[in-house]
Amino acid sequence: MPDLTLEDIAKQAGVSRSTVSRVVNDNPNVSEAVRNKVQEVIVSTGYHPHAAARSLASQHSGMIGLVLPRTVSSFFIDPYLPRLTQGVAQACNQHNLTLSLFILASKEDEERIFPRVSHHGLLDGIIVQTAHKGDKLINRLINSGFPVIVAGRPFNTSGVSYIDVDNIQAAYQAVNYLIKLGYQRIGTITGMISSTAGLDRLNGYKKAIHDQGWHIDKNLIAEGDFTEQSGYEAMKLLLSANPDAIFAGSDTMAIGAIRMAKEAGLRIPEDVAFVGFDDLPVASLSDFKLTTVRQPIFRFGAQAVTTLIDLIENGIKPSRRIIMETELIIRESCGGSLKNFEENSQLLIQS
Amino acid sequence: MPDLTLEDIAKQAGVSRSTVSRVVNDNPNVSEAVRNKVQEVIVSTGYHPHAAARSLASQHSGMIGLVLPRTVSSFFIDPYLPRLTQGVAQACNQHNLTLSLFILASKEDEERIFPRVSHHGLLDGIIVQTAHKGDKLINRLINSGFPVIVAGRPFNTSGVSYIDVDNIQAAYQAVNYLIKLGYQRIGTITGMISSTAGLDRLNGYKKAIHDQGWHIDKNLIAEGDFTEQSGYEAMKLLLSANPDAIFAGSDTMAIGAIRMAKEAGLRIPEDVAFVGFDDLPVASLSDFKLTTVRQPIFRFGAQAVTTLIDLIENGIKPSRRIIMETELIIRESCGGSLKNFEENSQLLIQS
DNA sequence: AGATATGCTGGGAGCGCTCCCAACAATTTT
DNA sequence: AAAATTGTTGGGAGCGCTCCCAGCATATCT
Repeated sequence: MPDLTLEDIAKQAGVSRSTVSRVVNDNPNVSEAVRNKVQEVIVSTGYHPHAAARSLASQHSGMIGLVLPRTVSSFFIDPYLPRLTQGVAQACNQHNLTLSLFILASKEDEERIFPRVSHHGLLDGIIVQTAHKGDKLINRLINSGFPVIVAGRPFNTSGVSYIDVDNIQAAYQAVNYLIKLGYQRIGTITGMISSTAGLDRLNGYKKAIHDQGWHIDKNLIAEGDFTEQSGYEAMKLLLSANPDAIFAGSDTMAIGAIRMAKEAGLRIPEDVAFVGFDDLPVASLSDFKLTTVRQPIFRFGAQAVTTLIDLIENGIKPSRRIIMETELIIRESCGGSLKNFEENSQLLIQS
Repeated sequence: MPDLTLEDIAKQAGVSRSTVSRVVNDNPNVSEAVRNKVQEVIVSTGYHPHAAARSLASQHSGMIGLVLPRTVSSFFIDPYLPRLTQGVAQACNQHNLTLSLFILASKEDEERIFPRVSHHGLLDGIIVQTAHKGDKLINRLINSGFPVIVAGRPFNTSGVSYIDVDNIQAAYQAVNYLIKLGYQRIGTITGMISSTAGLDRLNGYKKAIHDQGWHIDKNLIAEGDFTEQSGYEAMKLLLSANPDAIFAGSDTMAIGAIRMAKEAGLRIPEDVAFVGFDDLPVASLSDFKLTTVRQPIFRFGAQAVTTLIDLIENGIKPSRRIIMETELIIRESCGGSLKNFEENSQLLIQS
C-alpha cells in the first residue's frame, strides 16, 4: 500500500485537497454528489489520513494518556488497575481517542515521564492515577495548564480535577452493617495510610465505631498495602485481639485475611465475619461469597475519559470534582441470616 | 508555559533552527560551546519539541501499539495480559518509546481498529496478542507491510514474525514429571482449543502420555477457557474419571480445579496432584504452593518490544521467530517427597 | 433587473519540525 | 601559497494536513 496523501485522492476524484479534507472530517459544506465520489475513491484506495500531519495542523492529537504510578506496582497482582485501564480503553474506543499508557516502574521513569507527556503535540489530556503522599507529578502537570484528571482523590486537591468514590461513607456503611448484624469486636485491615483511599476507609471505620458510642481499639486496626499477602499478615496480628468481624480495605486483603483465619481454624462467618471492598470478580466465587463494597471501577474509567474530554473542550477551570456511588453487596461472609438487619431496607441484597 | 518552538530557542541562543535541532537530537556535529549554550536555553525555558511536527518531518513517531483482542476479554481476571502489558510498557520506557494500548471489547472495535492503527504516521510498529482461529486482523496488518510482531504463535505463521514459548515441550515436561512421580491416571484441563496455546499444551500432554505407551483417555481431558470458573467446571467433569493428577493449562484454571477438588473432599496432593501453567504470583501462596510451568511473561513483553524495534529498523523480512524458555517450578501440589524423581536432575527445584 | 444572500469549491499560508545542501572558517595537505 | 579537507553552521524545501478567505455559481430578495 503506497503512502497516499490528500492530494492524491483529490487528483483521482477530480476535486481539490480542501474538498477531500472536508469529506474526511464530515464537514457539511460538500454536495452529496462530490461527497460520494470522494468517499468512493477513499474506500477504493484504502486511504487513511496521516495522523501526525493532522495533529500538527489541527493542534490536537486525539490521544490521551493514562499514567499509573510506581507505588501501585502491583499492577498485575491487584486487578484494580487492569480493570480501570480497561474501562478507560473502552471509553477511548467509543470516543475515537487513542490511549497512551504509561506505567511507572522506577524513580527514573517518574522523572522522565513529565517531559514525555507534556511534549506538546503528543497528548490532548491525561488521566493520572493518584499516588502516594509526596508525589509531585500531579501538581507539575496541573501547573503546566495541561488538561488533567486524577483518578482517586489526591492529597492536595486545590485546583485539581478528580474523580473518586466516597470512601469514608462507603466504609461507614459497611462497618455499620456489621454493627447492625450484632458484631461487637469489629476490626479493620486498612490499605496504605499514605493513600487517600486507605486513609478514608479507615476514617469511615472509625466514624462508624465512634457513632456507636464505642471506643477505638488500636489492637483491632492493622495496616496492609492492598495486597493479598499483606491481608494475610495483618490478620495474623489481629487474631490476638479476638475480632468477631473484619472490615478489609480491599477484597484482595480480605481474601488474604480469610486464608489466615482458615489456617487458624476459624470458621467464616460463624467465628469471624468479613466485609471487603471493590467487588472484584473473585469476591463472588463460591469459596468466598464475600460481602463487599462495590466500586464501579469500570464506569469509573469511562467517567474519567468523559470528564477529561470536558476539560479539553471547555477548559480546565473551574476544576471538576466527581464522586461516584458505591453499593454494599451482601453475600455470605457475614452470616447468611439477616435477622438483625431486616429492618434496614436501603441496602441492596444480592445472593 | 507558552508554546515554544525550535525557532524561539534558536533566537534566544543566537543560533539557527538547525543547530538547535542538532542539539536536541544529539547530532555530534555541534561544537561543545554552542551545544552548552543551547542546552542551557532549553533547560531554562523548559522547551520540549512538538511531537507531531517531529513525526511529520521525520516520518516516524516513536510510538508502538499493543493490541489485545476481544476473546481474551478476561483482561482483568486472568493476570496474564496485565503482566504482558506491564512488560511491554516497561520496555517502552527503557527504549524511549510511547505505548498505545488498544483493548478490543466488541466486534465493532475489531473492525475499527485496523484503520486506527494503520493510520500511517501514528505508529511505527505494533505488537498483537494472538487471538482465536478466525482472526483476520493479524494478516491484514502483515499484508499492509507494517512492522508487526505477534505475541503467541498465530494459527497461520507464514510471513509472520512472532514470539512464543514452546508450549508443547513445556506441557510434555510437566506431564512427564507427573509420570515419573508415579501418577497413573493423569488428566488435563486445557485452555481454549481454538488458541494455539491451548492446543499445544494439550498436544504436549498427549505426547507425554503416548510416549509412555499409555492410551489417551478422553474422559481425562476437559476443555476450559483459561478462567478460574472454567477450571472449576472442568474439574467437576473429570472427577468421574477418577484422576490422581491433573495438568492444567493455566494456574488460574488449576486454582479453580483445586477449589472443586477440595469441595469434593479430596486432599491435595494425596488424593489428586496438580500442575499449573504460568507461575502467576498466586501460585506460590501458601494455600496452593502450586507446581507449575513458569512462563517469563514479563521478559516476554520486553523481548516483543526489542524484536519489534528490530523489525522497524531492519525491515520486516525475513520474519523473525523467537521461542522463549520455560521452567518447571516444583512446589508442593504434586507431593513434597520426590523419591521417584530424584534421578531427574535437570529440573529446577524450588520451595 | 440589479443587489444580496447562499452553497459549494479551490488555493494559499501555515503548523514545527527534519534533512539536505551550501557556505564559511580553520586546518591540513600538496 | 594554493588547493583540498575538515568541522561547524545556516537556510530552503518540504512532511501532509487544517483553516481561512476568496471566488464563482445559483437562488432569493428588493
